[in-house]
Amino acid sequence: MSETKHGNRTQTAADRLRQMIVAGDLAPGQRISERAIREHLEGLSRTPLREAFKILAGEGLVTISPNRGATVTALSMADVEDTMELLVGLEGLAAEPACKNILLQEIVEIEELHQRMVAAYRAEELMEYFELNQAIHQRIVDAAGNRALSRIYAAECARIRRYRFAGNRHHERWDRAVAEHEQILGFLKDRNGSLLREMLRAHYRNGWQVTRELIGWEFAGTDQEPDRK
Amino acid sequence: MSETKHGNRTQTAADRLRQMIVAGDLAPGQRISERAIREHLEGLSRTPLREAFKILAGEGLVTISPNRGATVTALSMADVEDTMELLVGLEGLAAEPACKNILLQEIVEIEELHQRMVAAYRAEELMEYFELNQAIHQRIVDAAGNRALSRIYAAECARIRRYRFAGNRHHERWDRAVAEHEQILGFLKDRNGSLLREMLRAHYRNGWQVTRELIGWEFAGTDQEPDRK
DNA sequence: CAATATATAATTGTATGCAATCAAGGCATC
DNA sequence: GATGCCTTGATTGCATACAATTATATATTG
Repeated sequence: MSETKHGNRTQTAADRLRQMIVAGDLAPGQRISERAIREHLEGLSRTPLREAFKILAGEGLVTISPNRGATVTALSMADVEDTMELLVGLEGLAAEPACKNILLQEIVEIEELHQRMVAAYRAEELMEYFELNQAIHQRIVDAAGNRALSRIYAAECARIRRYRFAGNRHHERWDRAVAEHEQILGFLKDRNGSLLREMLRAHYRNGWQVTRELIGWEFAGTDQEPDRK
Repeated sequence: MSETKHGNRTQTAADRLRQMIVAGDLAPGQRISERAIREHLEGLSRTPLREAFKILAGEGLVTISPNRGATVTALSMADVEDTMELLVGLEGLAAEPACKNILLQEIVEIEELHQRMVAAYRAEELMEYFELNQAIHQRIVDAAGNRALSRIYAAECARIRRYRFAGNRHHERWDRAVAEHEQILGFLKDRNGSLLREMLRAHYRNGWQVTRELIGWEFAGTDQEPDRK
């Protein structure tokens, strides 16, 4: 079975690289030489790889400097904060239309995600918890039924994912977050848009405050000095 | 003087293509074969052109179908409406921080843009008017001081630019729009965030309502049938 | 004549070679 | 010994050749 089909090497490369960056396998600021990556993603030639770089650059995940190649985009604390503020705002925009438009079926699905998230919380499965948490928020935004909004929200989440995740290692916040999620679901079911918006706002701010302190000192080394060999 | 310097053919191609698409030289849904473009942008080889496609695809300006090449992204009426709604929301998010953070210098600059816009309005210089109008809104958003917000706002504006422009040909809206802009500037100077937000909201909705009707029938042909040869 | 199958042309996806640029180290000079 | 220049190696940008896929036109058959 020759895996050598025509038509998706670029996309595959982009997907794998995105995964690596978003999951944090590649450090921010780190240089990604075509050579190094091709050793990991064997059998890949330069052209699709370079096209993949361009795709990821468009998503803000890598930064390309002319004649100097690609690096994993390193965000400053200010960049991350700006983006968090934007995400809060986007969820706020989604709240009322989501309450108006959401189907019972969708609420059930979100509750299911929530149950799985609680299970992951009990099992202390960090990654799973984080993923489901994000998925729930995305689903709420999606429920607003605005494709442009959903797209932007997803893209911006991906961009700062690793920074938020870095602050997720401490459990103390989790139980409160779970409680907040339950309130959020409650308002969604009651279709109370304005309260949902306020709750999402508070939820985000609470979470980010914890995260910010945890990652604060991490920035000292990673960000100011873009990269070192 | 050989123009054959190394390091920016891809970017140049992307810029020129973007210009063409945003300005409306290429119709939505139209196929962009590598061949055809290379005839216009002479001396360009396939590699940088294809990389430019990927960049523009990331910006949502072109759509790439595997093994079938690139087309100018054709948005449905629903897509444009979603995006307009998002833009309203983003301006709303910007309003209060903008009032808080804007410098007098920046207000002066925006007023200058406004004066130039009024002049273009009087001279009935369609394009100039439209450009300045957009620039003013961008500057207000920028004044909020959130880079992520500014970036998204600019990108989404570009994505639907040609659709909004299509409805800009009728003058009857212009005088009202100018008046609204003056109110907007007033609230900005007064640093009245909530009124600014409401005004921006109303301004957008008024403008879009006119535009929507004007472009309504244009969609019948362009959109439902993506392209035909 | 319609419909399908097949061959052929056109177009896109990928690999690779060459040119230009950048980075590092050695050498000469002060 | 330090500093600046030049050479050399590595890396990126671009052009082009080749492979795979899709579209088109023709022929064949019912």
